Amino acid sequence: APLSTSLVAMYARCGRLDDALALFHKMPSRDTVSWNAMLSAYSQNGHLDDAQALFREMPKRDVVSWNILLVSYAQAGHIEESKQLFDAMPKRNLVSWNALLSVYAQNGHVEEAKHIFHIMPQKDLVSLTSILPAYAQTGHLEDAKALFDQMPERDVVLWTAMLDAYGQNGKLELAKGIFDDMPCQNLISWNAMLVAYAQNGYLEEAKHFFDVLPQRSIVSWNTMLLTYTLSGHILAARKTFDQMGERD
RNA sequence: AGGUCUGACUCUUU
Repeated sequence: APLSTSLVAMYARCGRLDDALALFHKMPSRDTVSWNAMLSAYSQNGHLDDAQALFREMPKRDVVSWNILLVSYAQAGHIEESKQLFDAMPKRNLVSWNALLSVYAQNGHVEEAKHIFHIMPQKDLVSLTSILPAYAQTGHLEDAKALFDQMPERDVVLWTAMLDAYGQNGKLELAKGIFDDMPCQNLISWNAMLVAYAQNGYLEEAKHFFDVLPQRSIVSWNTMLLTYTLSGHILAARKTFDQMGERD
């Protein structure tokens, strides 16, 4: 059963909802974890109605089931329902709190996000990474940096969020400082640094940074394309566009 | 014991 459950989850990640469902039905026995995997499959592929139906059908629901549905509502733009679900949950874990926090943060509900962050019983890396944009949007970079410094463990996701917070507020030097201090970098952190250059008017630096990137994604290309376009460098934009691959 | 849920980059969008 664990293997089939993993396969259901894999199909879901690849957008192969039909295969996930077929396998789910073929499973000789289904426990709550496999039901949750199918629930998550619907959720990840934007099928809120099917997720709701499955949620009601499930013989047993655990905190993970509730968490999946909470996120599913938010992804469909139903923020209020998402919160109501959180309030109705029989049991909450750290993921439930983080999920609600990120729902608020990602939808611009800055005050609600900060409130949740302060009342949640425990916090981890995910909580801090989720709340950083709320601090950044309100210009409270010192608070954000203090929380960042207090965190005993930091991963590349948190470092990148901190870099981005500085970049979004025009603090190019501080963003670059974070970038240079990162113990580990990846394509996403490179893109965040690229965006920090580009959106703060450092076109030459952005161009050079882009040119020496070990890898580029569609985000890197879009960033250069938009930067050239908005700065009136139409020929450079056209050239960038022509160099873009057809796929990401 | 293990398999399912939450966090970072551009644009678009609900």
